[in-house]
Amino acid sequence: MTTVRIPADWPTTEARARAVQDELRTRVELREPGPPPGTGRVAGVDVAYDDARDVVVAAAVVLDAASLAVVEEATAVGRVSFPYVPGLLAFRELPTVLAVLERLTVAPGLVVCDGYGRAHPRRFGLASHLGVLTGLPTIGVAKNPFTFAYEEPGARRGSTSPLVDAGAGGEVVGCAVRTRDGVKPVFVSVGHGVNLENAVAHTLHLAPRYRLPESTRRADALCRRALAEATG
DNA sequence: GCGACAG
DNA sequence: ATCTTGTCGC
Repeated sequence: MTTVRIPADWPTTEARARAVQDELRTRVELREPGPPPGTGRVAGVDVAYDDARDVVVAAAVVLDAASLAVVEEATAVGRVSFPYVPGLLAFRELPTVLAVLERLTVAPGLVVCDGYGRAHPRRFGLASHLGVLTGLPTIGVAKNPFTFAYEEPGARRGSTSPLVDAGAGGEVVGCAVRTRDGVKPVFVSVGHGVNLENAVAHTLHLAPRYRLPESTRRADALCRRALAEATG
């Protein structure tokens, strides 16, 4: 299997990476409604690493949004392009994610990322970054609140509460969303081309039974499986 | 300066 | 992210 090439212009230093974020951030679209939840095709993307062997595998799983049935799956193997630095996750994950999306034969109407979009120190997390680079509508669904604060949502599935940046005058950057009764919420933020209200609606539609969206669960399982095979 | 910090 | 078994509960 061929290994993905890291783009020649990919930033090497943290300072340059932050500058790229500040530059691309102006192209993010936050107010568009995006595709109606429950319609069309939705892709979940995720990445697994073996830092010791310098191997990274990305997976993309396309679901029919109405039935949540799998339409297509793809994987791509690459080399680690950047260390994990809070706030710069996109530079570690996106080269391989972009490659795996190019391998899909059906175009998704929405991409669900494992991480943040607008909920980011510079309001440009990996979901927003992926949206700007591909032009695809994207949302971010993360498992942790990062540096942000939130009030505990109601205990029932469907309850939400704002995710706020206390250090920025309490600016709302996303939403804590309870996808299962009594279970820790997930943290949703706008990526690109989908407003927050619809990002939350997509998340709830995609997670009818488990805490995480089916798109994320399937992509996570696939990239782990593929990493095990690629590694041995 | 120190600690916290998506994955 | 990743290292890792059994175990409590619906």
